[in-house]
Amino acid sequence: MATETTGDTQPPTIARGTLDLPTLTWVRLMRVYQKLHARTARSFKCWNLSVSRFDVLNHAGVKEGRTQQELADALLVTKGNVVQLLDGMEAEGLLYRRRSGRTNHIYLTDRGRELRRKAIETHEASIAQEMSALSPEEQQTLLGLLRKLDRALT
Amino acid sequence: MATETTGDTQPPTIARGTLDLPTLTWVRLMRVYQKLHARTARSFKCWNLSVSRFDVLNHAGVKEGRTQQELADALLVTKGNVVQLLDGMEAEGLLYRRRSGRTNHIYLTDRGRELRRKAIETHEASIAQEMSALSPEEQQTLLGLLRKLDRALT
DNA sequence: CCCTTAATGTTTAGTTCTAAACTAATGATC
DNA sequence: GATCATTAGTTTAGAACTAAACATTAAGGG
Repeated sequence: MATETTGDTQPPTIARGTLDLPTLTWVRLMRVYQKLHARTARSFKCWNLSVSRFDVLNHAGVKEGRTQQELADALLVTKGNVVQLLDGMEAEGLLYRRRSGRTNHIYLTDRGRELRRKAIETHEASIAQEMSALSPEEQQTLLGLLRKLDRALT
Repeated sequence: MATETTGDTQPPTIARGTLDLPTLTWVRLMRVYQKLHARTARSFKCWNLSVSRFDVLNHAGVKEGRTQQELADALLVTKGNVVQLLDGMEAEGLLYRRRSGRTNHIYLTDRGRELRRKAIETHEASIAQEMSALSPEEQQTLLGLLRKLDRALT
């Protein structure tokens, strides 16, 4: 059983060290995101909180009374996902829904607010730690570029 | 049925427009990642290719004969995930494993190489399009900052 | 008022990923 | 070479997400 089972007639390696600049940037962005996301997930584990749930907790706390659709838009996820997240978090007593017509308004409980406060606090500390490889000026530059890119992506 | 069911005694909104610089950068990075990822996924859909599968195809093609563990490390995913991805892609005839002792070496089929070539081509074009809000100089700066951050994250 | 249209939230099926337990091959030490 | 720890890959259960179909409520136009 040699190579005839698949018929690979090309050279085994295609030299492509020549990715263009936008692609290199994209690849690096993916990697940094994945690493930061994984670290954040680990740091939230002790609160029994996923990154997504933290996002919900945070957004719902910035301005209470938001609807589920507003949350979905802000978090860039589907409304079906928001339903699932809220179901779990409501069951844990972090927040509650208040129906008004066909929309639900989301409010945090005291437990939810307290968890949000503590999670934000430790989260900011760990983010600062992870970003400390860049000087404040560099972080400012990075933020500006990302903001520009974000706005251009509708 | 007023607020007594949950006991929210705090003011309904906590003013926190004052996120610090590292956190602002982190938030923006998340958003840009999510948007780029969603767009990439959409553009790969016509090849019947997920972003993860593309990553496998790409990495396996750069240097053929890699082991599954090497792929997992390079892609920052678990080896269990690699098994699932390879199972599907092997069934579709994009690649094949060759056992050697307790390790598997991964090789692309002709079909896999062809798909990789085409996917990279269209992918680079769409990435260039999405990044076009930044000038080449800005992209270079962004790449440099991300690279620095990536290296600092072990 | 009735009908159509749109918007909100829910459900369901399927995909993608992880963590952890498991199997099997390797290697080190005695 | 027998034993014990390590390493590569597999399996499984469950979490997180999406897309699409569904139900319900609201809004507009005749």
